Formats: sequence, C-alpha cells, structure tokens
Amino acid sequence: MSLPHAILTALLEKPSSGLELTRRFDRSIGYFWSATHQQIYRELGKLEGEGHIRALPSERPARGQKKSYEVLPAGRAELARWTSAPQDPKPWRDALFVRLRAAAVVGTDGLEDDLRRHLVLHRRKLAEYEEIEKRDFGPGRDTAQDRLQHLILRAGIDLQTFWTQWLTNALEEFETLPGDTGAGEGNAGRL
Amino acid sequence: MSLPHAILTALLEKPSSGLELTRRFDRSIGYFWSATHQQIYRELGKLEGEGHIRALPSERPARGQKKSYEVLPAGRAELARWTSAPQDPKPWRDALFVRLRAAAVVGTDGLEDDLRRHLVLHRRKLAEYEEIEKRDFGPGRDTAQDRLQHLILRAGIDLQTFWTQWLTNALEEFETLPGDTGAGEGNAGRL
DNA sequence: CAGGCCATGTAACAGGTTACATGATTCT
DNA sequence: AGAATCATGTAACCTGTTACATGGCCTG
Repeated sequence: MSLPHAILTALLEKPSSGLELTRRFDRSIGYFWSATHQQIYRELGKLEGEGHIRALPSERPARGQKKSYEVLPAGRAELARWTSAPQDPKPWRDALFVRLRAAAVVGTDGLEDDLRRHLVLHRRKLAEYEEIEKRDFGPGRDTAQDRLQHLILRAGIDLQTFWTQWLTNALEEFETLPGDTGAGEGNAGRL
Repeated sequence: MSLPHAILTALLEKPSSGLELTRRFDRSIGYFWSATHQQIYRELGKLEGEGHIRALPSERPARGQKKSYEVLPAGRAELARWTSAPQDPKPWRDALFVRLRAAAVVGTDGLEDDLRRHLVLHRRKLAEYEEIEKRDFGPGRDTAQDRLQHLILRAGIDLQTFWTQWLTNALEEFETLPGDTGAGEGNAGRL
C-alpha cells in the first residue's frame, strides 16, 4: 500500500499531472519507490474516486489533455495516518541469492559474468548518489526536511556500498573455487 | 520468475512434498526468498505440467495424502539455464523510505516509535544469522557448496547490520529534530 | 467420537509488468 | 501533411497475499 502514499507525498510537495509524476518517480522518488506511468494513472483514478485528491480545473478536459491534481484535506489526513501507523518490514527477497544457491547445485557457469555486470551497475549507482549528496546536501542545508531526505539518500549510498563490497567479495570467492562446483551434468543420476 | 527456480533448487537438494518445502521456505530458503504454502502448491502444479518435476509414485494418491516430487532432467536444464542467464537487479523498493519522505511533509509523529520497533526486529535477525554462521560455517566447512551458502548468509548478516546502523543513526537525527517538522496542519493552505 | 494436527488444495483479490491504443501538440 | 513527442489511458497477465475448504490420521 505504498504507491498511493508516495503519490500523495509527491503531490503535496508539488501538484502535478500524471506524466510529471512519472518523471519524478524516475528521478528522486524512484530512488526508493519505482512506478510506471500505468500504475500512476491507475492510482490517480483511485485516489480521485476516494476523495483524496482532485483534478485542478481545466478548460477542455479530454484524452491527451494535461490534467493536474492536488491533494485534498482527506488525502493529507490519510497520509499522516499511514505514515505513523506501525508496519512490519517486508521479508527480504533477492533473485541473486536464489541463483547463487542454485549454482551450488547445478554449477556456477555463466553466473560469474553476470555478477561482474551487477558490480558495474552498483558502482555506477553509488557514484550517482554520491554526486547528488555533494550537490544537494552541502553545508547549510539542514532544515528538518533536508535532514530527513538526506537520511534516505544515505540509506541508498550505504546499500549500494554493501552491494559493491559483497559482489567484490563474492567474485574473489569464485576465483578460488574449483573450475565448476562439481555438480554439473554428471551429478544428475546421483540426486 | 524466481519462485519456480527456488523450488527446483530445493527439490534437487532433496525431493520433498509441498508441506516439507513450505517448512524449508520458512527456514533456510526463506532467508532470501519467502513463500507461503499456497504459492508453493500452485507452483508445484505448474512445474509438473511443464514436465520439470514429477510426483513420486505413491500407493493411494488422494487429497490429504502426502505427495513427494523429484526434479526431471528438463527441470535441471531449465534451472541451469536460468541461473546463468543475465538478469538486471530489481529496482529498490522500501516503504520505510516512503514514510520518511512523507514525514518530511506531514510530520514525524508516531514514526519514531515504529523505527525503534524495526531496530529491535533487525537486531534480533542479525543475532539469529550470526548464530547460524557460528553453528554451520565453522572451520573445516569449505566445500564449494558451503562457501556459496556462506556467501548468502554473509549478505544477510551485512544487510541486517546496515539496517541496525541506519536506524540507529536515523533515531539520533530524530532526537535533534524540532518537536515536529513544522509541516503539520498549519501548512495545508500553503501547499 | 471429538479435537487437533498433517496435508493438499480453491477462490478472490491486490499490486506490478508489458503491450498496446488514442488524442493533442509541435516541428519540419 | 507527416513524424516525433507529449499525455492519458485500456487490457491481459503474473506474482504474491488472505481467507477459506476438504480429507486423512492420531490421540485422549
């Protein structure tokens, strides 16, 4: 149930149309909650139906015509309620670990290259986030808003740091592994 | 598309029934890919239909009767294919950061308590994983399989460490924040 | 034989992904 | 007029979640 609340937050920061929201979900908001334009339009429709947001008046409302939304008091109340309500952390899920465990059974062929590719991607993200930190959170930017957003960015930086370190370590392990895990074809009969 | 492959891996490690798989997904496998028994039964049906696994012969196949599965060669081939195929990392998604960003707009009331609760949960997980590491990956356990599974566990430990550190840091920030973010009721008109 | 647990399932729904459809505007 | 781009939307599908249903077995 996070998407509607992410949208409410974005609209409180600045009333926007669907496509503008999509762009913001590709940039800053997308760093911690991604969404496609289809999801966003669907959710805008729901939020409007529930009376949480409303479309700003426009001359000719029609398909293909820009439509901006703003948050209504009921929407702000719902966002405050949701933000302060207890929520359990979602269980961890990452395909890479499934693949690693599978590789322990069917062999590591091919996996190593993809780990290297992931390492590059995570290093790139890390550099990108560090650039943003330098640009947007220098000295003097310490209103409550700034500090909360900085906390989020720090989480992103720390997580990308975790991935680069873990992948580097994993690739080192692979170096010293026997050519294959020994669980390839020849094993099929045994299991 | 990870669940079917997690199941194939589990069945290669040891042929099992649906409920036995469910238990293993609550324990070791669940540390990186959780699944409920409904998901597992649904997926077992699909995998059987695709010829990737088959039910072991049993006297009286009937509802309420235990039914064990084993992986067929086609299933092993599919698992090897999937494991070595390139896959992009999934975009990051965490409700906690949505809540933090929302709190920057509607105020931090109530959120702090829930962060404290999360901190306790992550510390507990961390202790649990460290216990497993001590028990299952002591000296002398360094076959290729052991080392790959240890890598996965290290990821779990490092991620829980990240969370405990980040939450501790976030709670410290909260201490020095003004009583509220100043973005409560009184702001509604301005935005 | 009642209650509890083991075991396998069904049904309905929510959220996210992918592919496609349609209208409006701008540029050449 | 045609092409590119902006903008909104529909539809089908897949995965995961929640609630419930059914049958067999064991124990008191």
